[in-house]
Amino acid sequence: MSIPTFEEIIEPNDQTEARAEHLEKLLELTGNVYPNKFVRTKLTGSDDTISAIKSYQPIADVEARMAAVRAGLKEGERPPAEIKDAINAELKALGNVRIAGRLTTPPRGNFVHLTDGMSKLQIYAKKGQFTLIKNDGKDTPDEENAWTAWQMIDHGDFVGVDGYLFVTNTGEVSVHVEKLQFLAKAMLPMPDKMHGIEDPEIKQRQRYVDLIGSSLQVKAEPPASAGGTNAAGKVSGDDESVSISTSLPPADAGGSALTTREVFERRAKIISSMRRFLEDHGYVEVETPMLTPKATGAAAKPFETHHNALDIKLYARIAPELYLKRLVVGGFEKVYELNRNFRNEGISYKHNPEFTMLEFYCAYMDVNGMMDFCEELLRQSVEKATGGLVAEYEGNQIDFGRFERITMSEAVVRVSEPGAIATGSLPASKKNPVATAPGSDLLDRELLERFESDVEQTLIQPTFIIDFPKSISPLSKADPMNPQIAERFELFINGMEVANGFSELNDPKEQYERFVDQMSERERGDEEAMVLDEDYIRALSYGMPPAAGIGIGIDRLTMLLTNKHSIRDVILFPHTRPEKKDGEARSGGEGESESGD
RNA sequence: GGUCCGAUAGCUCAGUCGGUAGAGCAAAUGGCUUUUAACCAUUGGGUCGAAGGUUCGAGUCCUUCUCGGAUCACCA
Repeated sequence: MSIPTFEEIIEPNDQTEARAEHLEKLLELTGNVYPNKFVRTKLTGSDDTISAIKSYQPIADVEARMAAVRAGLKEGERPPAEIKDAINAELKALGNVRIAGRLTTPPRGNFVHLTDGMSKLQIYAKKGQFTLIKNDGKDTPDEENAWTAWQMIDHGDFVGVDGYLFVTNTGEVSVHVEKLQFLAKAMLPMPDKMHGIEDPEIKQRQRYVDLIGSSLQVKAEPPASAGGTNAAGKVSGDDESVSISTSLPPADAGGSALTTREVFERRAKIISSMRRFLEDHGYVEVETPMLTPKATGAAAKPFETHHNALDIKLYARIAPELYLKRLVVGGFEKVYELNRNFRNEGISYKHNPEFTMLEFYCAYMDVNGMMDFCEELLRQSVEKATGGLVAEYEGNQIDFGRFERITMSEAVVRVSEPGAIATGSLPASKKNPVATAPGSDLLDRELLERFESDVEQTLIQPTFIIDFPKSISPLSKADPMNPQIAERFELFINGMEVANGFSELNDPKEQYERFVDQMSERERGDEEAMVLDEDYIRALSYGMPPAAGIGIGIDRLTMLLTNKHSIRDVILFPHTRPEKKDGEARSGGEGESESGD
C-alpha cells in the first residue's frame, strides 16, 4: 500500500488554494503561522478563555445595561453617545485583555467573532489602529503590514489578540484589537455556519469537523441570567444541597436541539456527577483488566485477540463484574468502575461494539437497597446534567422523580389480553401469589421472550422490572421466599434497558453449579451462555459478604438526557467501517474471513 | 443478513414529463467599514456515488455494485 501524499489527504480545491495563498503571504509577514504559545490575560482571575470573559460579571452587567438602554430605542436608533462613552470608559478601566480563539465568521470587514469552542467574543480591528505581532520568537510588532495581514485571515483560523474592551451600538461587548497574532491556519474550509455538518457519516468519522460546526453554528444565546450552563466553571459543590425543585422547567423544554458540543458537555456532566456521588458515599474507583483470559460475567460474544509473548488467547472484557466481586472478597466494601466493555455483536441505534458502563458493588446491601440507591444516583445525575428531573425524549416527558417497580410476570400479564396467559405458567412472586411456580427453564424462557417482545417497548417511564427467573440469572441470589425467583432487577426507560442489578450470589458451591449449568447450555449451542471462571469460585470460597451490584449503561442514559435517538450521537468516535475510496477493494480481509464461526 | 430510504458545488439543499446543471452559505475581485446569519456588485467553482443498459438524448428510467441512514432479527 502506497503512502498517500499530503495533497491526496486534504484534496485541494479552489477554497484550499485560496487559503494556501494566504498562508504563503502570512509566512512572509509573520515568519511563522504556528507559534508555540500564546499567553492569555488573567482578567477574570483564571485563564481567560472566551467563556470565562463572557461570563465575567462586570462584562455581563454592561451587556445587561446596554440591553436595557436599547430596549427604549426606536428601530435603527443608536444608543446615546454619553451613555456609551461612560460604559466604554468603565470597560477600558478593566484593562486590556489577551484572548485567543478560532474565527467563527468569514473575515470580510472589521468585525469577526472568536470562539473557544463554547462561547464567542467579537473582536474589532481598524486599519492603522493595531499592529501585527511577528512570530519570530521575539514578538516583534509590525505596524505597516498589520492591515494586509488582517486581510489574509480565513474563516476558521486561530488568532490571538490584545486589546481593550468596548461596547458596540448593538450592545455587544467586543475587543478593540491593538495587537494581532496568528496562532494557527485553517487549510480546509469550515462547515456551513447555519447547519453545521449534517451528513451522519462525516459527523461520526470526522467528529472534529462536527464539533467545529457546532461551535460556529448560530444559536440563540441563552439569557444572560442564571439558568444556562454555568460556563464560569465556578461549581461550588455546596449550594447544590439546596435541592433544585421539580418545578423547574423540564430539561430542554421548548428549546432547540443540543449542539454536538453541548451533547458531549452534558455527557461529561453525567459522568462526573456519578463519580462525585459515589465518592461522597464512600465508593472507591478501581480499574480491572480490559484484556482477560476468560470472557465471562455477562451473556455476550467477545472480541478475541492474542498475546504474543505469553502465546495465549485473550478476550476484550464483556463485563468487569467478576473482578469487582473479587475486590469485595478482598475487603473493598464499596467499589466501582466506570469504563468500557466490548461485545462482538450487532450494531444498532442502541448498540455500539464498545460501550461505557458504570458498575458498582456494595457489601451488606440487597437488591432493594440497590434499587433505592440507584434511584438516588440517577436523580441527582439527571438534575446536574439537565437542571431538572423531567427529560423530554422523542416527545415523551420522562420523569426521573418517579420509579415504578413491577414483577416481570405482572408486566407480561398487564400487556396481555385477559385470559391469554394462564397465571399458572408464570413464576410466582410476592405480588403474584396466585401463580404457581413450575420454574422449568422452558417456562422461564417463554416468560422472558414474552417480556422482551411485548413489554419492553411499553416501558417508557423509569421502571424497575423485578423478580427475574433464576435460571436466566446465573450470578444472582435467589429470593429467600421463592427459590425459582432471582433477586434481580432491570431498569427500563423509553423501552431501553438502562441498568441491571441483583443481590450477588456469594455461595461458592451454588455459584459453581450455576456455572456448570451455563456450560451445558453452551454445549447445547448457546454461544452466550456464561463461561466457568474457576478462580472466581476460589475467590468466593474465601468468603464474600452479602452484597448488591449494578451496571448502568452510560451511553443509553446519555441518549435519554440529550434527546438523541442514536447511541452513535453520544459516542465521540463510534465504530464505522474503514474509510474506503471509490473503486478500491474492501480492505484486505479475504484471508481472514469469519466463515469459521 | 432481510426490507425501505438516500448519495447533485467546500457546506446545506432544489432540480417538474427524459431535452443546455441551479439556489443559499462558503471562496475570489472591487466597494463600503460599529457590523449582528453584515451589505452591494462582479467572478470562479460539478466525473450529478461507481459501472453497465434503454434512448436521438439520462441527474432523471432499468440492472448491478459501493457507501450511508432507518427498521426488523441478535444484543446492554
